[in-house]
Amino acid sequence: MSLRMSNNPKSGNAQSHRLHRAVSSDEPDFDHGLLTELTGFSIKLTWLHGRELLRQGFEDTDITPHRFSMLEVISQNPGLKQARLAAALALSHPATSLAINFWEERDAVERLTIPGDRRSFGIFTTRDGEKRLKRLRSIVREADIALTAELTGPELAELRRLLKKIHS
Amino acid sequence: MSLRMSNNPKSGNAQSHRLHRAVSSDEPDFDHGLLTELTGFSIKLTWLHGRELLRQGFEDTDITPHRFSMLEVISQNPGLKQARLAAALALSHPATSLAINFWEERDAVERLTIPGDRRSFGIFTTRDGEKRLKRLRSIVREADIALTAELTGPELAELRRLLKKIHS
DNA sequence: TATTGTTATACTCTATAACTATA
DNA sequence: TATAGTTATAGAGTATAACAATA
Repeated sequence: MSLRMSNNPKSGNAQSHRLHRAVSSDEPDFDHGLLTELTGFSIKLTWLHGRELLRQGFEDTDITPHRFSMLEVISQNPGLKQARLAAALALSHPATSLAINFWEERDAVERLTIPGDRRSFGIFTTRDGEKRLKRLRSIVREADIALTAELTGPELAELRRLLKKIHS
Repeated sequence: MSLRMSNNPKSGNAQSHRLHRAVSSDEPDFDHGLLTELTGFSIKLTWLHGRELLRQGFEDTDITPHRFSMLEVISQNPGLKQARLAAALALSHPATSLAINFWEERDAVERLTIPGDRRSFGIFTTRDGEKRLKRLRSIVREADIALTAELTGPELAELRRLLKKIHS
C-alpha cells in the first residue's frame, strides 16, 4: 500500500533489498503500525520480491518485465495492430510505439503492412524474436518458481486460486 | 510481472481499469500466454487492484499510498531522525525530505531539534496530524477490506499466511 | 471527419552528486 | 574528517496534445 519503488533499473535492486530488510520481521527497529495488518501491504511486498527476482533473472540486459510482456503478447497474438496491442497491455499509444521500437531495433519483431489499410500494420515476432522469447520465458518461469519456492504444491494452488478470486 | 502503471495520479485510475479489463477473464480478445500461468503476474494484478481501491479512497486529495505510509510510520515511531525514517521506508534521504516537507506544510508533522545535535531533528506528528491520520487509517482499512471482500474469513487468513511465507 | 501511429512536451517519481551546517 | 539534511540535476517511465498520413 505504500513505499514507492525506484524507477532506475540500476538502483532498483539495492533499493528493493533495503525495503525488504526494513520491513521484514528480523528488523525490530521500526513499527510500521497499521501497514503490517493490511493484506494490500503484504501483496505489495510480495510483488516487490517477485519483481526483484525477475530483474535479477534479466540481469544487466535492458529487458524489463514490461518489455518481456510486450514480446510475449505479440508472440501469442501474431499480427495484432498496434492500437489493439496498446489495449491488451493497457498502455498509451506512444508507450506502445516505444516498446515495439525497442524490439524492432533488436530484430525481434517486425511491423508488416496490412493489405487494405496503409495507415496501420500488424506486429509479428521474427524467428530471432521467438528464439529470444524462448530463453526469456524460461528465465521468467524460473523467477516465478523462485518466488513461490517456500510454498508446498497445494499451498501454491490455493494461493493462485485466492488471488484469482480477487482480481478476476 | 509486466504491464507498468502510470506515474500520473490523475490518469492512473482509468489506466488501471483498462488493464484490469484487458486481462480479466471476460475479455477473450487477447492471449496473454505465459503471463496467465505466473503467480507473479497474478500478484501484480492484485496489487494494481488494491492500489486502485486505495486511490479511490484518497479521492482527489494529493495523498498517495506512499505519503500515507510516511505519516503512519512517523506516528508509530515518534521522534525518529530523518535518516532512520529513510531506512524504515527504504527511501533516499532526498525523497524522505520531500515526503516530510509535504506533511509539514500541511501541519501534520513537525521537525523538532534534538538537544545535543543541531544537525538533525526528530520527526513528530502534530495533534492535527494524528486527527488526519485517524481518518486516513479508516480509509485505508476500508480499501483493504474491499480488496479482499470476495474471500471468506478462513480464506483471507490463509492468503495472509501464504503471502507472509513468501515475503518474510 | 475519423483513425492510426509518431513526435513533442510535460509531469511524477526516484536517485546520485554537490552543497551547507554542524560535530 | 565525518555526518545530517537540503538543493540541484539527471534519468526512467508515463501521459496528453499536436501532428502527418491515410481512410
